[in-house]
Amino acid sequence: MLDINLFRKNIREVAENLARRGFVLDVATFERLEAERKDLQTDTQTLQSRRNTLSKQIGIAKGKGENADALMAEVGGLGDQLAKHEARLAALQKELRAFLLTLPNLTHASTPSGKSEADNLEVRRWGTPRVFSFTPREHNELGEALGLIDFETAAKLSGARFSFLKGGVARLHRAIAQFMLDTHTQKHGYTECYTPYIVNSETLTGTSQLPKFEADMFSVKKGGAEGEGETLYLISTSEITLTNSVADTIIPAESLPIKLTAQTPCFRSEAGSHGKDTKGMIRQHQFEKVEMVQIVHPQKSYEALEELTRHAEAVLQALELPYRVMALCTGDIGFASAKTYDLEVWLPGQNTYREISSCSNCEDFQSRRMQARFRNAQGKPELVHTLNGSGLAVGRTLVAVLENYQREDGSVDIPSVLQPYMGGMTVISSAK
RNA sequence: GGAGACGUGGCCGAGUGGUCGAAGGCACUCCCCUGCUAAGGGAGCAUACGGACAAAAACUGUAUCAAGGGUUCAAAUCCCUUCGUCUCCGCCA
Repeated sequence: MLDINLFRKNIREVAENLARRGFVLDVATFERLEAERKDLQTDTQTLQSRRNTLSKQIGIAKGKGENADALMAEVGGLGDQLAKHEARLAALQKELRAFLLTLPNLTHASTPSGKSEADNLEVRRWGTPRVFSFTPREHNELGEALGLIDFETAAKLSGARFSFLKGGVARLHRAIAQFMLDTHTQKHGYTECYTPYIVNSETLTGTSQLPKFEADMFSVKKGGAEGEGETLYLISTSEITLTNSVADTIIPAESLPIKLTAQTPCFRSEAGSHGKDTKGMIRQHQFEKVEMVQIVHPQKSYEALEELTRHAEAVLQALELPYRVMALCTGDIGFASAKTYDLEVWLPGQNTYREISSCSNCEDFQSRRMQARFRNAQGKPELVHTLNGSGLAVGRTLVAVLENYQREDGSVDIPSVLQPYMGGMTVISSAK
């Protein structure tokens, strides 16, 4: 959520920044709501003040045993008017908040301007794509030929966009996740977390999946599908639970930065992406991800973004998977982010780079929604900055390993750093 | 699932209808005192949103005692609902 004071002081600048995203700010609506709010709030508070004063006088009078009828008559007359004002003010403030909640974050000056994915800026590249002596196959072909990725069974159980892994591939999937967690906890200083997979709507509002992106979420009802209970949601990333862990708290300054990581499933309804990546494991309703979250001092967040991105890169480097780093442009960047780097891994089967991690600095956009603060040098509570990044998407990493490490006979070499997690196995073949 | 207790500021904790935004303590900040180091004295110290101001501070108003609703001229205090915590019982991995 954006700071409402920016709107009061500099709405022009806010509108210009949002326009970089292609977002048209409804200035007229804001100004109408704000003007009405201002008058109404002043009037309401004047009435409240009058009532409070009179009520106090009644108390004093009664304490002395004096007659307070005249005072009570006057304050009684305020009641209706006050109730009306208060109700209207509450409605208005709700409307203003709802308006603010639908606005995306301002983008940082260093985020390149652009309209779409095509305008993203390549920042750097690492590794050289392997030269194959045969035509490399896509992971789904490989997995099915090995008999270790079973999309049919997954479809029978659940429908499209799910996968059922077996044997060496299932184990490789687990090994990848474990390797990532160990890397981040042992080398990068993150605290490993195990978090809920089902959360309430307030939590989702904190990280801004709600109210705007409800269609992307899977929801469940407490008390069963027909239950009367509140609607809860399956997390679409552990950014949600990790970041919201500091919601409504004042963090001691010396505890910053807080660095958290977790491996969780991610559930995405993928509404609006029909026909996109329908083959294979690239776009699934359920996938595992190891997430990194940092809660930092506002002056350190851009430093932290570079660090966090390097942490994600370190995993790709250890796995010896070629990749490139893209600075997302204003037209492609996420709703909550001021600046984002995407890591794109080389997929020889598809002969292209594909997103495998997204590292974002959300500045105070989420912390304002969550009321996550720290005590600054002046002793005053101040909003922290929040960052998150995939470190990495486990399913897509599995895809990348399968495609990059495939042999002509369809078996797959296991990257050396993963072998200890595979009980010393060095290759996955159909025999296993 | 059943029975009961509880939810107050950064923390502990008092407060059952009126001068309570809330005693007291701890922590923290500033000042004073003091050679004996978890010593003493004084002052300050919640948050959010408004108002006014060029702006900040000071000032001032409103709201906030888990959340929401109700009763009342007036609610931390009374009533209802929800959430959470604790204890006991039941069930369960």
